[in-house]
Amino acid sequence: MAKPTEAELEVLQVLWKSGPSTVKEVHDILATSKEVGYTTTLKIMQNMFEKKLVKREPAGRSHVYEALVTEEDTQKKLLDKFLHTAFGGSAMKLVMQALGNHNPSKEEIESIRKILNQKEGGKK
Amino acid sequence: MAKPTEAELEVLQVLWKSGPSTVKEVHDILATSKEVGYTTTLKIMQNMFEKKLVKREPAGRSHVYEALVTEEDTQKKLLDKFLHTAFGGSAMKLVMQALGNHNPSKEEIESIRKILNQKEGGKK
DNA sequence: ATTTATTTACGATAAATATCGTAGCAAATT
DNA sequence: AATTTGCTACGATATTTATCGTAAATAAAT
Repeated sequence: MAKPTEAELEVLQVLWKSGPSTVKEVHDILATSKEVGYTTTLKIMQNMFEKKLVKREPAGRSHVYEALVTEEDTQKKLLDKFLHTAFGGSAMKLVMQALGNHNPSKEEIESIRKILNQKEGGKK
Repeated sequence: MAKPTEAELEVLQVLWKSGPSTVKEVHDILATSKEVGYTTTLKIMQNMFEKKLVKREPAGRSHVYEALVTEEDTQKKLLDKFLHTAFGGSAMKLVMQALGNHNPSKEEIESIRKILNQKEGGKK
C-alpha cells in the first residue's frame, strides 16, 4: 500500500466517514474547511485511484469512489512511521505528549485505564 | 518555525540525542541505518541552517551544528498536525492505537496512570 | 435542436524535497 | 613544497506533491 499524502488523507477521512462518495461530495466537504479548486480535489482522487488507495464505479456520468484501505490499517501504518520520524520510536513519549496537550474527558480517561489494565494483565 | 521535513527530523533527532555535532558525526549515525551520501546529509543540514532549524559554529575546518528547536516543541507541533491529518483530530484514537500496537512496560504503564490521575484531579 | 451545466481527462506549472557530483579550499601528511 | 584528505559550497537533476486551466463528453434544461 502506497503511503497517502496529506491531501490524500483528507480525502480518505471523508470517505471513511461518509462512505462511498462522488468527487463532488468529497469536494463540497473539503471546501467547507479550506480553499481548494474542484479540479484539484478531482486530481487528487484520480491519483488515489492510480495508487489503488480507492476504487471507483461509474454511476451515471460520474464516479463513486470508495476507500480501499481501512481507517485502522492506515492509521496504524502512519503511526508507526510517525513514531519513528518524529518521536524516535518512543511510543510512550508520544502518548504522554498527546495526553498532555489534550484534555481527555472522564470517559476517555476510563477507556485508557481499561487498556492499561489489560496490558498489565496480559503480562506474565 | 518552519516545519521540518522527514529527512530533517532524522537529523534533529541525532542532534537532540547527541548534542551539538558536525555533519560527519550526524552522517555517520544516519548512515548506520540507511544508505545516504555524505553530501546529501550536508545539504539537508545546510537547508536546516537556512531555515533556522539549527545554528552552526565554525570549528576548525568544519562546522558544529546545534538544534535551535527543542524536541518537545517540535513534537508538539508535529503531533498536532498529525493528529489532524491522520486521526481527524481524535487524540484518544491515537493514544489507543499507540497503546494497542506497542507493549508498554510496567514502568511506562505507571507513568501513564500518573498522568491520568493528574488530569482527572485537575478537573473541577 | 441548442444551450447550459456537470463531470471527467489531460496535461501544464509550480513548489518542495531529496539526492548527489564537482569544484574549491584549507589542513595534515609526505 | 607537493600531495592527499576532509570539509564546505554551489549548483544540477530527479521526484513528489499540489494546484489548476482547458478541452471533451454527456446529460439536463430550454
